Amino acid sequence: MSASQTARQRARAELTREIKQEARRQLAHDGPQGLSLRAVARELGMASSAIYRYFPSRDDLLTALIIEAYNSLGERAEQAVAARPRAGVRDRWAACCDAVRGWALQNPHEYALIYGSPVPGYQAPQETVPPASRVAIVIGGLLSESWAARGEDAGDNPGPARSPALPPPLDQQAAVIAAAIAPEVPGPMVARGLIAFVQLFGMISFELFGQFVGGADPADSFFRFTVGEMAEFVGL
Amino acid sequence: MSASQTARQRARAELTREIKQEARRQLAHDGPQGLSLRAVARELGMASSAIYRYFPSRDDLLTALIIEAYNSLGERAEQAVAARPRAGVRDRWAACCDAVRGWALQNPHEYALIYGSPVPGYQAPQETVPPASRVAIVIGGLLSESWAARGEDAGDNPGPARSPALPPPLDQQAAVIAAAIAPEVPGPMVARGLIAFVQLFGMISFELFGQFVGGADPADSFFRFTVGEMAEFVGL
DNA sequence: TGTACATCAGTGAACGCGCGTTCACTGATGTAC
DNA sequence: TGTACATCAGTGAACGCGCGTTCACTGATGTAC
Repeated sequence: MSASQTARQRARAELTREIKQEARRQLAHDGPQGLSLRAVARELGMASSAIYRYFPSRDDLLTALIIEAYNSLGERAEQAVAARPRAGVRDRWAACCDAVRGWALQNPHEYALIYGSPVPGYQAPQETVPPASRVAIVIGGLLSESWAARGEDAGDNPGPARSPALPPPLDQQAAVIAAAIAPEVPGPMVARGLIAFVQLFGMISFELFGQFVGGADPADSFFRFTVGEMAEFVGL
Repeated sequence: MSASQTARQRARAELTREIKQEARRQLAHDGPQGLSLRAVARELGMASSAIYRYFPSRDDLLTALIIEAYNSLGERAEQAVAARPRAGVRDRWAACCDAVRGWALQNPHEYALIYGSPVPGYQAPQETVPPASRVAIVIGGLLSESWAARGEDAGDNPGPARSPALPPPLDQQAAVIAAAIAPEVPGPMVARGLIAFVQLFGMISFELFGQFVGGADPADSFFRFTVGEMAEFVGL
């Protein structure tokens, strides 16, 4: 039964994949706004109306691409950290940053889709939230681990101790973030972790969107340097 | 003669302004990709072909908008700093950051136009470079001033001294940047200044593009905190 | 100050193209007995 | 194992809309004498 079901279902799964793949190709040429169901259908050799058997509208296809992009990126970050269980927190932080940047350089248009300008008229549904959180969760885990291991090398890492207590409402926001992804970690360290997080994506956006041209381009060296500086800044 | 010339010329200048203004309005609804000469003409009550007397193509109109956006932002940053000649460097750094963010919040679509995803198929011409550099020049000036005044409060600002020498090719890139906008300032401080610069725009992009939602949103408090942390980090 | 000519703004029709979505339909695949 | 029926993938035409750009043109504004 499950095998015979699969005859049709497998064809459906396959075509769904092909549609998304072709859509990703179009993203690269025309951006999210240029994503066209008709063009996808044309490229796949089917009637434009047939796409509607797979995605009820253009926006649903866009949502599927966004979720896939977040998951693909999140998975890369998770694997980069998980692959180095014996490495220190700083090394895993660096590996995570490299993984995120590597993914972005390999998939610049999907990066732009999720971290670039919002698509006019498109509202991301709630289902995108969990995939979108995966990288933050990875980094939160590193913060937690680093905090839990404090004292062992406290001399090297005065880190967050330099920061005064957070002003409201940032203190509350940091507490909420900590509760979600880095329990036990004190507010100032969470806030600095958020700064490092913003720095990571800020750098990648600058690099991909061409703001470094004539300055820190190629950006490899600056990226590596900054990742190290941020590790120290956060107190990892 | 110059007054009679102006009769026609003034009309031309006026309409040019109106076209750009209407184009900016459209940017807000449909993004750069949705910018349509026909729609601009329609809204202005003129034939679509008439626009071509003012802008030879859609991309030229886009270029004009980009240059205006960079100039508008750059001017705001310059004024924020110039308006506080007696303030300390840190206060002027903060004023500059506030000005940039304030402009971005007031002009989110123009911000996205210059710091968001690149417009597919559009290549920014060289004329956009000088306007695009204005904020960096302001910040470079603050670095220079701070460095020149070193020693006076050196106790508070170990700053860049903590950083080791820069690895190549970052050392060279930093030297080029320093030569352009912050002469005399040593490489590590330039690199940290660049980090702060990236942080500033990274934060604003996160805020405007919705990445803070559910975390540090509203972002005022986090922004203020980060601007202070960055001042210390750079050693201002 | 007045006239003849050149410049330029703006028109409206046309070219050739694109899009998302709906709908009635054909024909193949899957299911229940 | 075979038949009757339901499900579903895919078609092709249509609706109503949009776009950038070109071109021959009219008529007003500006200039040189």
